Amino acid sequence: MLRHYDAIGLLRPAKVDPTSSYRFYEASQLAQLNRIVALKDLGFGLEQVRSILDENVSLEQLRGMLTLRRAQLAATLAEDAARLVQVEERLRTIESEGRMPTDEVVVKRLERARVAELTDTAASLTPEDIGPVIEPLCARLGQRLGELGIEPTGRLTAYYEQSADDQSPDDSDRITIHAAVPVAAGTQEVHGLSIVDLPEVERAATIVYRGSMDDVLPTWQALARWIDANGYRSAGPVRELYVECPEDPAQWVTELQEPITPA
Amino acid sequence: MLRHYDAIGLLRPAKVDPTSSYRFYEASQLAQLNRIVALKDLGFGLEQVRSILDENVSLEQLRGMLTLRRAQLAATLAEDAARLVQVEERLRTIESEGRMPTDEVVVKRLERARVAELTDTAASLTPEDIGPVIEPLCARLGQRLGELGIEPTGRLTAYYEQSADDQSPDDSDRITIHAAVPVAAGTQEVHGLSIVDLPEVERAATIVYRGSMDDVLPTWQALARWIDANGYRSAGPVRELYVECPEDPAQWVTELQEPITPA
DNA sequence: TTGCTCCTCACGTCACGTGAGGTGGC
DNA sequence: TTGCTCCTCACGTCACGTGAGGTGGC
Repeated sequence: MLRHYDAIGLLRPAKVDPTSSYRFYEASQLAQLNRIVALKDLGFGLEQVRSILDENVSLEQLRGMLTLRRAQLAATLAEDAARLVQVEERLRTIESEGRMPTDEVVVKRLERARVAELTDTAASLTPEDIGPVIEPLCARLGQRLGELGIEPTGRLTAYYEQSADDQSPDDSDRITIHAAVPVAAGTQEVHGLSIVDLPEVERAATIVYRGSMDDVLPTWQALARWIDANGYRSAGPVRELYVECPEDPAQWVTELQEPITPA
Repeated sequence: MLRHYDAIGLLRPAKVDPTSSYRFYEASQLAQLNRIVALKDLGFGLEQVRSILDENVSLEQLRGMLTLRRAQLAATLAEDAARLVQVEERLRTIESEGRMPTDEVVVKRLERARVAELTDTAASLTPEDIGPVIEPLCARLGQRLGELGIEPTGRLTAYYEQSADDQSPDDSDRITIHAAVPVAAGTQEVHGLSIVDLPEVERAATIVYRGSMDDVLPTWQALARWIDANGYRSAGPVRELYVECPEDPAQWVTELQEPITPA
């Protein structure tokens, strides 16, 4: 460590023997070393430590650095706490099931995206109710895009909202189904297609599902259990990203996405 | 990231175009990528991820890895929490005093050390009571070591214990002063000198003091305030390590050491 | 004379990120 | 023809740790 600080000029020995190149330090340098170590222990890098020691930073800048560090530490702390919960959950799974899950849930950020979409409603979130509605919806969406000459920039996404519309009491517990396809950011409203922005989602629990959408429900339920077991809760409408949709429905690859927030 | 995983053979593209070298992945590889990301997010390194994916680790080993990871995360969390408290304390100091302290307190581990020592008692921990006792004590210790031909392996350390000895009620609130000098680990008991092991101290708050021991009290008090303000409490007898003791007492350099534990 | 401690390079760590310079398909 | 995206090296990151090979003072 002292060799390194000598090499980068952070703490030079008080004396270096010319023939043996031995480094000699004075007791007074111990205080200086302590300042370095104390600042380093706060999590500052050596270059930052150097600026602070050389008094190249004003009190205001110093306060800024400390405030930033505080925010970084708070973020790291939250991440590590979440990691710890996940590790513990895996240990529990090993104890109870004798194996580790291979259907991996990944927490990720979802980018904001401008989409062209069509909507319809269904009675519930079960595949029996969704399927007959979403299939023609997607077909119509694809046709409209073709007619209007709009080029999709990504994969089809479906998302589902609980209608909170009191104007039509009969429909108040129906689900609104959105079939959405990402388009170029500059795309403007056009006749017969809604252009909306899917909001950015800070954290979403995601899982890849492979198979027919008729049998997706257990995977959605597994995702819900994961969210609960790992200290999160649902936070917003769920999405299905159709990654690959070949002829054979059993070969479909879908990413299920559920926005979450720490419970 | 995908280029990196390809380079290290963790996740190879399903197909590579022979002429353009473009990498092509299949949707089914998304599940594999998710497994990698999920394990990586737990804090495992890529080599560990590879072993787990290749099923080169038994369930028992896997449990061991997770248990270790849990311990590491718990340790990291505790360290970062302590760091955060220290950053916040510094921000408070800047607000109230308009500057950052330059007498830096460093938390460090103290190694176990075999020492040769002599003891005496004093009425209190004030320099007026300690000084007249410790000075002759150190002189006698030096003389004994010389007579016995024992070579010190480090610097003189003093440490102080509140006597909890009920056998001599009059002395029960007197301080026991130890003057100790480190010696080779194999040194055995000799006549007229106690050979004892100073215990290892997991965490001690330390500060370097420069000046006569007559004026050390404010620095001890500053250390005590630091300990309190940074979420620790005292945990064991304090020590003074005499780093440099030239003729002029004002030039002495001493490291004050106080064992601590999270409050 | 033999350990012992110190020295100087030089390279490794870890998971990518970042240019520089180049190229195939629309 | 012009962007655009992808490609391949090669080097940087950060604070040291770790040998390899060598040397001065007891």
